[in-house]
Amino acid sequence: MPKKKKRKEFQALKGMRDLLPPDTAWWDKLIKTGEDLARDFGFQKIETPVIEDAELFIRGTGATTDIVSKQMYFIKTAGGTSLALRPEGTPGVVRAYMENGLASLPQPIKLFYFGPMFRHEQPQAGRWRQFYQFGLEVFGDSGAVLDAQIIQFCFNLFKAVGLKKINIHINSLGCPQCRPAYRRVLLDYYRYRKDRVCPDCKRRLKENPLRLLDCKEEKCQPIKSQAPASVDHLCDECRKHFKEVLEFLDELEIPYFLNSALVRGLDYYTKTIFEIFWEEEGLAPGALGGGGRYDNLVKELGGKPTPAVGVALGLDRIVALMKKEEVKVGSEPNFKVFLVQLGLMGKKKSLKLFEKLHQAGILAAESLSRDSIKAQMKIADKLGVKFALILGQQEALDGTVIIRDMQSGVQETVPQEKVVEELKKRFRK
RNA sequence: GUGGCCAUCGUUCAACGGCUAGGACUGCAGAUUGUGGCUCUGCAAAUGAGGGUUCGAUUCCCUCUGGUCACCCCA
Repeated sequence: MPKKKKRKEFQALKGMRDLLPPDTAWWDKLIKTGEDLARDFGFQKIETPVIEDAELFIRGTGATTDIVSKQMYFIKTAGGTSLALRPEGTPGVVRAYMENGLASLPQPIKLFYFGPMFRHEQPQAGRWRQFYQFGLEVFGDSGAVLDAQIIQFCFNLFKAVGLKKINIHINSLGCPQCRPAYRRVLLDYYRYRKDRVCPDCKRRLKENPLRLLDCKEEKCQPIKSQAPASVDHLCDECRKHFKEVLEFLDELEIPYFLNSALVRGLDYYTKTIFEIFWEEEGLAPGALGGGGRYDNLVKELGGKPTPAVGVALGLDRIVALMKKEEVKVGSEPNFKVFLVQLGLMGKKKSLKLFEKLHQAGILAAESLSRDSIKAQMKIADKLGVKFALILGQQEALDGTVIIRDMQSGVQETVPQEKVVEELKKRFRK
C-alpha cells in the first residue's frame, strides 16, 4: 500500500518546550508576584539580549565552570566572532551596568530581570535547555544588609506564591584574601586521604577542590564531614560580613541552614552564597534558586571595582512545585454573563453590547463564531455564568435583550440601554 | 557527554506476528420551529522517523528522534 507522503513533522528541540495554558496561569502569577515584590523592594527592571559575546561568559561566569565549558551554546558568525546564548543572567546585567554608565547614578543600583537562559545539557526533570530565570542584582554597595535583603525577597516571594516549605542554605566562601589559604587547607586535608575517596572526588581534587564538599558518595561522607570549613578560615572582614548577614536574617526571623558544603557552580562568588531548596527531598530536583555576592566580577569584566550581590530563581522548577502543591491561581476569568446571539442582526448588536458590558466592567463570555443557540447555551452552562443575555433577530429589531437566569430559568426582556443597570441590580442581590 | 527504562487519537487505556488499530474522556455536529444541565446519534482524531526480518510488523531487530531516570553538574 502506498504510504501517504508525509511532510516533515516539526518538533520542539530537545530540552525545549512550549508553555501552554492552563500552566501559563502559574507562570503569570509567579512572574507578576515577583515583579511587584521586586518593585516594592526598590528594584527596577532591566532586560538584556539573550545573545552576547561568548567572551563575556567565559570571563564572567568562568572558563572552568561546567556551565561554560560543557553547557554553553556557541554561535559562530560569518565574520568569525564567537557569540553565546546566555547560560545565566548576571554577566549580561554587569555588561549593561558598565556600558550604560549606571555606575555614575546614585548607588546602589538595584535591578531585576526575567528571561530565558540556555544550557546545552542532558534534559531531565526540572532541567531544560531553555529555562527561565528571575533574578535580582544590586551594584555599588558592599553592605551585608543587601545580602540579607535579597534573601528576604526570596523568602517573601516563595511565601507569596504559596510555597512555604523551603529551606535556605547559606555559606561564605571568603574573598581573594582568605580563600586561597582555605583552599590550601582543604587540599592538604584531602591529599592525605585521597586513597579513601571515590573516583569522582579524586578528579575534583585536581579540577575543582571546592566541589569535594558536596560529594554524595557514601564512602566520602566521613571524610567530608570532618573536612575543614570555609567559614572557619575567613579573614576578619569576611567573618564580620558573614556574621552581619546572619544577624540580619535572625532579625527578620528568616530561618536558614548554615551549610559549609555549599559551593555553587560559578566562579565569581565571594563572601556570601546561598541556595534555596524544597523541603521534601526528591520532589524538586536541585535548587530552586541561588545567589550570592560577587564583589570582583565588575572589575574582572573591565569595570571599576564594584561590589555586587544577586540571586537567580529557577522559574520552571518553581512553577512545577506550584502545580504539585496545587497553588490557587485563579486562572479562569470570572465571567459574569454569556452573550448569546442569533442571526446577523443579533450578531452585530451583540458585538456592540459586548463593548458596552466591557466598559461597564462586566466580564462577558461569548461564542460569536457559533450560530446555534443550543451550542451557545451549552457553553454558557459549562462556564457557569449566572446570566445569559440572548440577542436575536427579534430583540435586535426591538432594541431589547433577554436576560436569562441560568439557575432558575427565569427570563426577562429589557431594553438594551438598560442592560448594564439591570445586571448590576441583579448582581447586588 | 555516558548508561537504564520508555514511545498508539488532544488525554488515558486496549490490540496471541494476522479482520477496517478498539474503548473511555475531550472536541465538533445533530436529536423539527429561537433556549443549557441528563440521555441518544453521528463525525473528527493515533502506531515518533527511517531501515530490516516476515507471506504479513503497533507487536521482533537496528539506527535516528524525543521523553524519563541515574551519573556529571545545576535553575
